[in-house]
Amino acid sequence: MWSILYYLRNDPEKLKWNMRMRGFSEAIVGKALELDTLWRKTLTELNDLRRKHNQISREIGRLKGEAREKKLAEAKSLLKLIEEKEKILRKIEAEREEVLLSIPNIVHESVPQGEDEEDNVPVKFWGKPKVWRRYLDRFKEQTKGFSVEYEVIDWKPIGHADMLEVLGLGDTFKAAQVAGSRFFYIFDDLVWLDLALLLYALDFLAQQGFKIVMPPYMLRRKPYEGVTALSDFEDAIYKIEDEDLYLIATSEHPIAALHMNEILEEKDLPLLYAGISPCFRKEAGAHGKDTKGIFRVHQFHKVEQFVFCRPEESWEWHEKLLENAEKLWQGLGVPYRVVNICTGDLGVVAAKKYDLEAWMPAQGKYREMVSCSNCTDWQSYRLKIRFRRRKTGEREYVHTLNSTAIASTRAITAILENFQEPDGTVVVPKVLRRYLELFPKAPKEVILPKKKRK
RNA sequence: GCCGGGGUCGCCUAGCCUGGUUAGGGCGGAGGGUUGCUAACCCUCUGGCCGAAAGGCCGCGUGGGUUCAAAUCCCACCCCCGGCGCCA
Repeated sequence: MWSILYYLRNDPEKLKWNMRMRGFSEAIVGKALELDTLWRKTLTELNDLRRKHNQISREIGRLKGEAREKKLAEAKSLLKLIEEKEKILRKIEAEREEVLLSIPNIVHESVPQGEDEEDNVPVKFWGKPKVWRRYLDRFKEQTKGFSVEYEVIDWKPIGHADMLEVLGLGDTFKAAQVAGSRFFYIFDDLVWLDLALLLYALDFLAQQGFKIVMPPYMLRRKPYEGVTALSDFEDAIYKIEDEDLYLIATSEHPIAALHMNEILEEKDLPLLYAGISPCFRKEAGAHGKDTKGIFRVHQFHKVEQFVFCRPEESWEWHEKLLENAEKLWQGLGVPYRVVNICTGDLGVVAAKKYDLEAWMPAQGKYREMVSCSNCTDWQSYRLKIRFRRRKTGEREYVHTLNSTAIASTRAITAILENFQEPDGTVVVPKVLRRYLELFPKAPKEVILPKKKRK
């Protein structure tokens, strides 16, 4: 049974607690309960009328003459009642569905309560960040409560946006003219770097037992509604004109939809997928934020982890996906922290979410690189993805989880800032070199600034 | 895009022409029986919803329509297969 409906009928207090935790009004729970009760009552009444009609209808097949005419009239009058009742039921059903689907996922007990990203709770730090002397205070503030080793530097690293200029390998101005702001051209070494990052992540995940997948880059509305909140639609998703098609914001979405309307076998779980795709995002709610460079853009590449598993295993998988992401970022050598996203910043789909945030020396801040969510049965209910219990034959909703492995442009910004030398040279992370070896023109050790190249 | 064939319970398949008892069968799965063990065999169960249960309702790609009654007839859409056209 879908967890939200289960709690609504068996423990509505839990749902009210959830609404309070998330800072929403709990009135909707009462409304849902009321509608569900009314729906069940009305359904019973309708079924009763239908039963009578079915009985008469069956008799008619056996009758002749006057008796038949009489029953025909009876059936017809019954039909009117049924139609009326159906109309009422449909209305209630639509309201009930709307209310039920608007209930956010039930947060895990370990999720901190809070209003916005300020209240996210760091749980782990890794690596030895390079901290510019004048950012020391900021750094201490962000690492409060943890003892994090760091290296003080006396020169100010150049921000990722300006690095595109220094290297001469990106043009966001021309892109803005031809496509709009938040688009970019990148060239040569940065293109190789983008590809190498993706291959690195895919290679790693394939070895971890993930099936690698290139999904459709567009989805119909129906599957899209199953994987995301309607409110996100307007802010994030591009629509194709005059077609029922939407550009994907992440491969999470087509992968979640891959098993739509299916009943999986318990023995086939978990299903592990590593998706690679471009991602298209409107970023409508982000006016003024990160307007320069390639940190927040309308289009980028991403390798994504996605898991369908049994409900009792999903919390283990949540930790495992985070661990995979951490290994990838440790491999790159980028210092990061992991934060436990608070209730106010969680979004309605996830029950719990970790972000992996890379230290950005030029900004003096940790910035999001990876987002790792357990969506429990919130997506699978909407997409009707179930599995059959081997022992009992019962059908239950699977749990779905997703986590970034590497998003190319963000990873590039982290590399440009963290592996920058005082002269503007960028050292290529060692783990990427094997993916660059293949190409004679690709960078191997370093990416040189424009003025140092011939 | 056009023409033809098709979509049935987890999978395969019958039913559709000619509307009307319970959508039948096989496979796979669960439980039980028989058995020295295994195999084989036999029996029961194996879509969703409402209901404490008895039971009832719904369900044959999706949505409409005709009819007292639709898997079955009609319309639209989606998808799959074959042919033609177009195409990186």
